[in-house]
Amino acid sequence: MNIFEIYRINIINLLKNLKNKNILLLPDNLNSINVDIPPVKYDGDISSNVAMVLAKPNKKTPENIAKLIVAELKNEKNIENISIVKPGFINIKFKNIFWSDFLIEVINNHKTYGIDLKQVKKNYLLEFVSANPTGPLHVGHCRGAILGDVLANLLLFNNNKVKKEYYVNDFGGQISHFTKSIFYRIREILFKEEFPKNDKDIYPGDYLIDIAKNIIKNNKDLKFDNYQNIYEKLTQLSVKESLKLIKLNLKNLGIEHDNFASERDIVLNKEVESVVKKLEKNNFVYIGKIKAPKVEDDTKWIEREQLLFKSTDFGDDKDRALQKADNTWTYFAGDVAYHENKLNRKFDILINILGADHAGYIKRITSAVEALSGKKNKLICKVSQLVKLIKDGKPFKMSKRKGDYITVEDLINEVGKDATRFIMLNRSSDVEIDFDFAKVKDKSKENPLYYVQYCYARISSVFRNTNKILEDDIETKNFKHNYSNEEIKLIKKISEWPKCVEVSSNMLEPHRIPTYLYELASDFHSYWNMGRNDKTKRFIDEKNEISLDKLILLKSIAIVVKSGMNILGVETPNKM
RNA sequence: GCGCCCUUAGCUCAGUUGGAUAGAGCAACGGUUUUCUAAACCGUGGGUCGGAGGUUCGAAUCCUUCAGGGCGCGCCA
Repeated sequence: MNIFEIYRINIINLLKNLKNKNILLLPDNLNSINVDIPPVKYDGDISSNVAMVLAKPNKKTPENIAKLIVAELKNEKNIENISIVKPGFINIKFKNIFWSDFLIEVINNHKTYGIDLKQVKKNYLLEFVSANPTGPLHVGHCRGAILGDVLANLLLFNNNKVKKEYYVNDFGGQISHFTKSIFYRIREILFKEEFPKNDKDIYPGDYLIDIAKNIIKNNKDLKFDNYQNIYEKLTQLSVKESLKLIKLNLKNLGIEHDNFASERDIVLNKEVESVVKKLEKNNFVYIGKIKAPKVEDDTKWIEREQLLFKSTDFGDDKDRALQKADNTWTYFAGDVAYHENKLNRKFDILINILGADHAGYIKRITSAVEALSGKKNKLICKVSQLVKLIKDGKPFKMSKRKGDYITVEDLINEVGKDATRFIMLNRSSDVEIDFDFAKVKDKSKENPLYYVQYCYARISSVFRNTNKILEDDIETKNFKHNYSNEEIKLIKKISEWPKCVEVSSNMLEPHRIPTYLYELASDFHSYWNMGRNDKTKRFIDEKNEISLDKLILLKSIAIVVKSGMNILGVETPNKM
């Protein structure tokens, strides 16, 4: 029930008719013909640019084209008024009955209202978070985690298939340092040996002590005397403990992955060897040298022959190393194998959510996926920009070494899951955001979360006060179709919801949803307050009853708010 | 040096594939509660969409270029 899409299709069908009668010529691509919301001052409900688009191929003025179309449309039963404005915009104003009929559609299809029906359904693999399993998540991981989760919700809402995956980097140098740190902590606890906290390869955080204690407690038969002998086992246990912490953090953020893919498994299964062979066969790898990176001190750089992937064939700045000097695989090689693994699982689209600090990695991994699949745009990478923390009015700089950082746990305890999610989602992922603790905790209209929730709570209270249940189905038989202009303004806003979903989903930009919900809530609050001076605008009358028309209006707003908040993964309390 | 992101009102930001006289919130000032939840509402002011070119019927949006801010550049992950 996307009225913009319905009228776009109406207009296009009408154009095809005119074409068949040899009245109009149509361009091959009709995508630039759109139906939109006109600016308020034009007193129209929807508008189209169709006349401008067709002017050139037909060698006519937009006004003349518009006249042809208006002549066809003006007798349509829903249309109250249709006009042509300046360059050639066609503005349509609907009869009131159109809007009340529309509300019935919303009520009758409340489970599916907003779903983008014309979107081709796809099978997605969405990889996000994938933070190193060396400790709990901190605030820096939050934004990408929430973005990924909500993208999944959005794609699922549109009836796509989505698998949410976490790539566990449980192999390589970082993990050995981590395992070693755990080993020293265990030695510290069991044998009172001093922990080498000044070693720069050692993780300093106190959470390692808890992990060490857990490992000791649950593995009484293990001996911690020889690091080499216990290394494999201890790595497994340490990663497992870390993942436990991470999963708990994610759960508290309202996030649950479907699968955790292990880098270690991929390497030990020799998947790297086989993907390198595949690339070799297709001539995408060679032995060569790469130059020292610009930033590094050039004197430290030892140029050598090594195995490289030809990412420059796909637009990267330089070719990328697959093997280190000690002949072990680079992180990139493992990730290429992981992406081949994803491709073999037959998804239509792969999506990766990355932090801003990994944006430079996108070119090489998309190159690899293109080389392996032969297709462009099989892998889409979304970057979530930095979150600047503001505490007590001042920027808060995190420093892991000083132990001076905010974990997800701290964040949830202080501001809560819903506020965190809503604020992180409220802005485009392309821009840095300020996350001001004071503002996120604030319970007033300054906080958009509460502003939207309050709208739902007010609707709930009307149902409660008239002894009705918001969740119950509504019998629409005695509908009067009697709405004021102010109410129609609200209905129009409700009608924009499918458009919001469509654009958010096509662009993979969920921030449009909180923006839209805020506008809807704003229109609602505004209408609510009119009831102060004008009793006809109150929902509940003197007899403590509510008209069916008003009930349907409220129910429709609640349907959309609930639906939107579900996608965001945020609660809609009935009372506040 | 190179790559990516950003630059829109005093501040924080919306603004799908190019569309009409560019929109919110905050801050400022002035109002609204015997009344369905004031976690709310109404009103007033506020703009060279970073600068300069270009593309076209039409540019905040696309291209070129310059300037400013952020992130990155590995045989780390």
